Amino acid sequence: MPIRRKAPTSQDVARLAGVSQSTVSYVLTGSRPISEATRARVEDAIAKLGYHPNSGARTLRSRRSGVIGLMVPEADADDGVLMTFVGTIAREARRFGYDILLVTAQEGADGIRRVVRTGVCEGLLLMELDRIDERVAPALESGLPFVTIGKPEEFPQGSVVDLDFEMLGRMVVERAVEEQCDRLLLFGAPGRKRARNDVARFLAGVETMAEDQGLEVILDAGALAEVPDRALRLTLPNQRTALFGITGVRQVLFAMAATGALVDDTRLLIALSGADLLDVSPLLAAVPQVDPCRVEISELAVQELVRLLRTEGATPRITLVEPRWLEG
Amino acid sequence: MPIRRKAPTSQDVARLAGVSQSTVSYVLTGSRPISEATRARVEDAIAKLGYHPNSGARTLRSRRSGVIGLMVPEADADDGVLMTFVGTIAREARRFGYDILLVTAQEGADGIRRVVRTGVCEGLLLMELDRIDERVAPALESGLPFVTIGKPEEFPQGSVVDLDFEMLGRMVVERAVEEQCDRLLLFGAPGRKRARNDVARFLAGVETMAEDQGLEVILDAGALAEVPDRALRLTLPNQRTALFGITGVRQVLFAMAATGALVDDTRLLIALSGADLLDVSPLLAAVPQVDPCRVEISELAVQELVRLLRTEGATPRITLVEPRWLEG
DNA sequence: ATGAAAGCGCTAACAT
DNA sequence: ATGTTAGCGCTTTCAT
Repeated sequence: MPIRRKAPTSQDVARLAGVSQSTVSYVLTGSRPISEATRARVEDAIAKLGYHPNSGARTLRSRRSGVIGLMVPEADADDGVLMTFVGTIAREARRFGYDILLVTAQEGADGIRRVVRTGVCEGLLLMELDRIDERVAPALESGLPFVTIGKPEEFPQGSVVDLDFEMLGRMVVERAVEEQCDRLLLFGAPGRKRARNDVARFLAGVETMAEDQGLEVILDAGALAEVPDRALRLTLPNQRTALFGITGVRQVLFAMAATGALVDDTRLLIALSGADLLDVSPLLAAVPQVDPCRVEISELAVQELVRLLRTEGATPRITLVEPRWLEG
Repeated sequence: MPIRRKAPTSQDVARLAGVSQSTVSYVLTGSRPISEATRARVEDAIAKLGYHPNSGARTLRSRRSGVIGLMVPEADADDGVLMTFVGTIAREARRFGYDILLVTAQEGADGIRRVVRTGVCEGLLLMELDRIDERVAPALESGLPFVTIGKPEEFPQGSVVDLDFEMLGRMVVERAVEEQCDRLLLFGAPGRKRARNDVARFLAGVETMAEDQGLEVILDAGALAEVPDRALRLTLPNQRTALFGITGVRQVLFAMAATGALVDDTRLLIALSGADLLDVSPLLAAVPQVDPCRVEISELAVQELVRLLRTEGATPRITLVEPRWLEG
C-alpha cells in the first residue's frame, strides 16, 4: 500500500537543522550569504528529509515558476524530426533549471493566453510559425519573453532562432553548379508552401544565386514519388539535374532507390539531412547532405530564452544558424 | 513597449462584481450552489477583466496542479512516431483540463522524484519502459497515480495501456500462413531487444502460433539494409518468406524497393504501420500493414490517468489494445 | 445563498 | 550572519 507521506516543508528542514525557516530559504536561493557551518547543517537536513521546495508556493511568492511553455505544431506525417527539437529543448531547459510545458498549436492564441494569465510559464518557445502567425500577438501582449524557432515575417519584440534558409538556398545552388548540374528541380510543393517563411527565404536565396551562376530553377509541385521520373524527362542529353526539397526528401529518396541509384550522371539528389534518413541505405553515402542543425537550433533557442529571462532589460536578438555540409 | 500589466486576481473580480472574493472562488470551483444572478455578475466581471485563476496559488492551496508529468524516451533515429504519442497525449490531456510537463528519460528516477516532491505533477505518464524499469519505483513511492504506456514486466500498482503485442505476434504468423509463406523472418535484432518487454511478448505470441501452424521462425539480427537479400538466400524454390520487424521497417522497405518490389512470389513484407511509412510509395499498397493504434493508446492512457486522478479509491487497470489490419 | 477569515509553503523586506 | 514577519492568490471551514 503506497502511503502518501506528506512532503516535508522548509519548516521541517529548519527544525531539523536548528535554524529559522527563512535561513533554509536563503540557503536554497543563495540570495544572502550563509556561514559554512549553517549551510552544511541545512543541506544535511535537506538530504535527510529528501526535501524539495514546493513549486506552487515558490511560484506564488516569487512569480517564477521555472516553467517554459513550448508550443509545438501538430505532428504531421513528415515529422520524424519534430521530436528531436522537443527532446533537445527539454534537456537543454533542464540544464538551466527549467521544465517544459507543452502547448499544442491546436490551442492557438488562446493557449498562449491561458498559460500566460495563469502564470504557469515564465517564457515561451514557439515552433513552426507561419509568415504571419496569430500566436505572436498574445505572446507579445503577455509581456513574457519569448523565442520563436522559425523566423516569422514580422518579429517585433521576440527573439528568433532559425536556420539561415537564404544561405541554404545559395549553398544548394552552389553545390549543384559544382557538381556539373545545369538545372535545379525543387520538389515538395514550394509554391503552395509559401505561407511558411522559411520556404520563402530559401527561394530568395536560390533565386539570387541561380541568377548569378546561370542555373535554371524549376519549381515542381507534383507527386513526390514521381519526382525522379520527371527529372529524367526534363534532363537533356549530356546534362544533369539537381534535386532538392525542404520537405519530402524521404519519399523522393525512396522513389529514386527504386529506380536503381540515388545519384547518377543525369541526376543529383541533395538532401536536407535528418533522423528520417539515417541508416536508410548504403546508397545514401553518395548523396550530398546539408545539416539542418536542429540540435544546435534547439539549444540556442533555450539559451536565448534563458538570457531574456535572466538578464534585466535584455533586448531580443535574431540568430541565424549557418547550415553545413555533412561530410562522409 | 510591452507593458506587463499585473494579472487581475479574484479580488479584482469580486470588487467589480460586488461580491466577496470567496464567492468568486465558489463560482469557479462549483463547490457550492450560487444564485443565477450572482453567477452571471461574476462571470461578466471575469470576462471583462480577462481573469484566469493564478495557477501557483491554486496549486498551493488545493494541492492540485492540473499538470501531468510525461516521461519521454530519448528520441533515437527511428522515432518518427514518438511525436504522435506526445502530441496526442497533450491534446487529450487538455480535453480534461490538464497540461503536460515533459520529463526526459535522461533524468531517470531522479526526474520522477523531483516533479513529484515539488508538487508540480498530479500524476505521471511513463513511456517506453524496460522490462524492469528504474522509474517505476519512484513513481510507486510517490503515491501519485501513474500510467505506463508499454507494459513492464512487473507493474504492481500502476495502470498500463499498451498494444497487445502477443496478439500482434499471433496475427503476423496467421497472415504469413494465409499468404502462403513457409517461413517468418523477424528483423530488427529481436534478440538484443529482449530487454524490452513488448518484444518479448511479441515473440511469445509468434512462437505459440507458429508452433500451431507449423511455420518456421527465424530471428535475424543482421544489418537491416541486407534483410531482403538474406531472405532471398534462405528461401527455397517454390517457397515464400514473410518479413516482419517491430522496428526498422523503413530501412527494410527502402532496401526492398531498391531491389524492385516490396512484395513478390518469394517474399512478403508485413509492416507495423506508422507516420514514417505514409505516402512513401505507391508500392506500399501491396504491403499488409498492422495499425499499432498509437493515437488510441495515447488517448486511453490519458483517460485512464484521469480516472485514477478523479475517482476516489480507483484501482489500476491493464488495458491491451488489439492491433488491426489496415485495409486499402 | 453569501461573507469573513485562516492558512497552504514559500521569498524577501525589515529587523538585529 | 541570522531571525522575524508580511504577504503572494487562492480554497475551504466556519459563520450568518
